[in-house]
Amino acid sequence: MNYWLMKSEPDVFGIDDLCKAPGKTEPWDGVRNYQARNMMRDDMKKGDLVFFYHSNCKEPGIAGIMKIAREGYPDHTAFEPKEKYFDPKSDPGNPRWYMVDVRYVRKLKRVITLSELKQNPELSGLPLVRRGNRLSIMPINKRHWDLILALE
DNA sequence: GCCAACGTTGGC
DNA sequence: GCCAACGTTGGC
Repeated sequence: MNYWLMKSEPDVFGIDDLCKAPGKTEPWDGVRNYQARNMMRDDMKKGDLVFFYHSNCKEPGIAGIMKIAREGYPDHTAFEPKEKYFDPKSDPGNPRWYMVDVRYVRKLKRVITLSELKQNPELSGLPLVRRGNRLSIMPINKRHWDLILALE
């Protein structure tokens, strides 16, 4: 079992949107970064738990928990010229981009804010709080996962 | 809205 | 392969 964190802008797609989705499950599409792609394609396993992080909003932080419902498969939105994340260089015969399906587990009782996470010295190794980090998907080790949940 | 950090692109 | 220009991310 692995643990992860995935970022999304709540104005675009937040934890409440996932909860309202049919089957409370949605494809995590539109990721166009190779490191993040590799994790979705190769490393995420069905049942892995994921923090849902709200970014680029008034109060950035961890808002809920979801789990991997389907392992990596080609992100077909890359093939559709009308799609926002269309990539003409992704060939259906050899897809460049991958996505996973995520399923809602629960909201946290409150949002655990980025500033809280930054203030906690035990979390200083967390990629999320490191300066200049821009990865939208990152692994979380079990120790950090438990520490963060204990803040709830 | 600003800007630092970082990834990507493309000329050479 | 180098590197400047440009685009994006995302906190503040």
